[in-house]
Amino acid sequence: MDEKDMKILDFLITDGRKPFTEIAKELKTSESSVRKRVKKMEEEGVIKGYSVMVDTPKMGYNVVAQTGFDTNPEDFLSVAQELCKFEEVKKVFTSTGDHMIMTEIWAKDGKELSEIIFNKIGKIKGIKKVCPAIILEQLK
Amino acid sequence: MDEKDMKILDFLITDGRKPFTEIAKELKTSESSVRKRVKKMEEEGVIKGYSVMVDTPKMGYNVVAQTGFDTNPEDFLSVAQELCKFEEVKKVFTSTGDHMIMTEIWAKDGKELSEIIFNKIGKIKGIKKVCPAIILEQLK
DNA sequence: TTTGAAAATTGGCCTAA
DNA sequence: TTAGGCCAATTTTCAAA
Repeated sequence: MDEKDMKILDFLITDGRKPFTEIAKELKTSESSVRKRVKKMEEEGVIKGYSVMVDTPKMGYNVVAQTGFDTNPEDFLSVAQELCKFEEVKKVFTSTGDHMIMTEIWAKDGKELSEIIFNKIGKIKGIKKVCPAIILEQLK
Repeated sequence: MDEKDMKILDFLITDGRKPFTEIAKELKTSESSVRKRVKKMEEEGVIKGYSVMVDTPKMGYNVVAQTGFDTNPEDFLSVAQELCKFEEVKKVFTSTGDHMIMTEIWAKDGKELSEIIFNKIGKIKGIKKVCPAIILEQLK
């Protein structure tokens, strides 16, 4: 991870499909240099993968909720692992702050979010409190 | 946005660099069909862009904090817009829940996070409270 | 949807630091 | 040993019919 690697990552963060040839041109280096650095970062795990950024409302997911979970200390890890298994739960973090477990849940509407939280996730043993915060707008 | 578009998005969410030819093969359709659908989704804004998923600690960012901000109602929008201008602030949302503004801030260590919050962001007019929650581990 | 040309990727092999 | 350069084969992209 040197300055050049960082610059390559900057380009890929902005446009993950940008061809290596173009990155090379902008960095005034060769395509093979860029390619070999990217491959190395992939192998080292600096680059975990590539993805597409979607507009959730346009995909039909009108309700995206950052949802915190409180648990008993002894259930903490199992709850986090169970949460990962739900398709609707797109991200799972452990975190300091108000809630030890933070998630991001996608739902078509409020009704569906409510069903996911109460009927599906709610069945996980050990959850003491659920705190959903609906994202209104992503500015950045 | 039909079933086929959704399947294409599923593939691209998992691997944003997956060639259209491969997606076409798995969906048993033609490459041009896939490409035209993707282009349409890009134009419609369903696809907002592509990105690389990085391992922040391996990049040298050892402290990633989901940070909430409280403001006076009249300063809410200007604070959110100012936050967007900081390079260290990678994401900005408006949200229901405990804090109207939620951000994600990347820092090399706790010292840097503290500097960002107090010396840089702290200067924004209208912020009443800052609530950083450091991400410990991303499970999904 | 098919087709063909242009561009990008991939792998191997080489040199230099 | 490691990063980068070069070349050739393959694959992917892209626009026109």
